[in-house]
Amino acid sequence: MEERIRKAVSEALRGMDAADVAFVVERSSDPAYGDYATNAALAAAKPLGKKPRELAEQLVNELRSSTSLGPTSVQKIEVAGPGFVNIMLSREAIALAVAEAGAQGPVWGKGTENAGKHIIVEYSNPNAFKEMHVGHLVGTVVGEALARLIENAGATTARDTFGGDIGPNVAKALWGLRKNDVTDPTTAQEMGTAYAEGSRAYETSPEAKEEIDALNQAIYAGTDRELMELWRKGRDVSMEEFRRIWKLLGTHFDFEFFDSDTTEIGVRVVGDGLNKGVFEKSDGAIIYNGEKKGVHTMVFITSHNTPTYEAKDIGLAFLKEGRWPSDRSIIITGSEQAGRFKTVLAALADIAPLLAEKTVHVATGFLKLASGKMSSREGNVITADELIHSVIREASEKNADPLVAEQVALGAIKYMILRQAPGSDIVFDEEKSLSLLGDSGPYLQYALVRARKILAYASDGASGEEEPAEPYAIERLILHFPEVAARAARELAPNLLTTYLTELAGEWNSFYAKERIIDGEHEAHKFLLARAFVNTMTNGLTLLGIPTPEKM
RNA sequence: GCCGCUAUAGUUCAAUGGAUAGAACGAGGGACUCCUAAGCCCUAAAUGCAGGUUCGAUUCCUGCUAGUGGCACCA
Repeated sequence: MEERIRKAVSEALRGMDAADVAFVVERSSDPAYGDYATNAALAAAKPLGKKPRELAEQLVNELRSSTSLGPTSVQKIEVAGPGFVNIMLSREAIALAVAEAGAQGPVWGKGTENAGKHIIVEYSNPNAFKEMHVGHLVGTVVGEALARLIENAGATTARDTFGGDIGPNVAKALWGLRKNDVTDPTTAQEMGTAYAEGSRAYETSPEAKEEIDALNQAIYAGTDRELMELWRKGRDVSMEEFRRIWKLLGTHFDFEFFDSDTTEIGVRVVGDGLNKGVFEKSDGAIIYNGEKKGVHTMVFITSHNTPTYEAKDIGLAFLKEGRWPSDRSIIITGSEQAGRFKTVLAALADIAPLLAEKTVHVATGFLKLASGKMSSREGNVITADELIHSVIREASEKNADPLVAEQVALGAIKYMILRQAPGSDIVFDEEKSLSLLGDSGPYLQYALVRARKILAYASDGASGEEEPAEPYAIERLILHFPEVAARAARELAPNLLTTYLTELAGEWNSFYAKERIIDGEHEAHKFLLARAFVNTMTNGLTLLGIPTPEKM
């Protein structure tokens, strides 16, 4: 519908000599203003040198006779305010959209904007030999939602994650394992402890620092068989743990890339770049001088001849393209890496412009504790697993069924993350814990559960009266779902969908409280409406990766 | 010091340059003999400061203030 209106407005503008004007068609901010509004007349007033309201009147006349709009879909078109054109859909058009929502099931809301596109999404990126902390949790939840939104818009997607399995942090963990005579690590915790010990020793003991640096070199060299055996075992244990958490979160990856996969190609590409003058030597290291492009200068290959994360990122870009050629590559990381990615992408643009051009970096915010920042030194770091289980425990108080408790807890956590615009920090108050009411995941889940219960009664023939002449408010909301999902995908902003679903749940709850559905007036129509709501909410939550419980 | 991000109600968050800035929690009040009260209805409450661009600025630009992240051999 939105598209048809856009087309009609566009045609009308062409007839008014204003074909180039940029305008928007959007959901009206207030139902009193109709279903859709456009600022086209306001936007065209300036270049045409006419008064906005006069233009708006003219536009309204054009639209009234527009064939693109169709004669039966619009009830009212009028000028309002400074020159907005408000469009109110007809009862039939609204009923049609609701009927579609009810009939289409899982397909309701699917788009075609990304049809034929191959898009690879990288996220989560936990490092082996360390535990997955809440920062990775944010990235994982946002990444999964974005991947689903992009798919919903018609793209073929691949998911990949890129984890550190080599470098100084790994050397620290291996040093700690060796010191404790662990040759066969079996738990992630064991590794976390070893890493913490190694880290501490690195800071406090010069001999340990020397040993760890030597270990780091030895891992890159890869010739010490015993060491490499321990390294491989440790990495496997970490990955097993990560896969368990990903599964819990409803994520899986088509590709799991490691630092160690990217070093060779990264070193080679940076070496080529050095010959071409993209990189330069400085104090024995190979650097990219970013100042000319207004980004930070960074080291890509250290003077010890080991690649830094930056060189590995370059290598990864080539590796990904080789494995799964894409039209677009999206990388999701914490916002602290934003500056680093600017340098990496600037360098990549000099080496492989097309590759750089299609790569987008999305920054997610930090999950901060209300009591203060998390730091490993303060000992108040929360792992992803701890957070999830503490919320599950809380949800269990109200839900005897462990499956439901888990679904509610995950819904609450994911909602907390996805309600905000990506990039802004998320404050988690561990005192108040997670809200399970109001503006929360369970609020949406609860609305869905109650509506489903209604449908369970709806099976046998409802009394068949006519639909009411005036549509219920929720009908006008349901019809916008496909547009909202499309926009969330386009703007890589899951929060747009989250906000919409919250409004939708609120509208359903009002409807539910006010209207008698079973054995009420217009029963058949209300059942249809309930089905349309259930489909919209189910599909919407699924796009966000939020579980849809059967009962609560 | 340089570069980036942020500043909206008591609190946590929304709002492609548009109409009366929208929710939730908290506060105060209310309804309910009926489909799940994790719910519904009502009230009070906000754009950091100073300029600029614009018919119109929470949104764009400049300065200030306050936070926060990054800044070459860590990831």
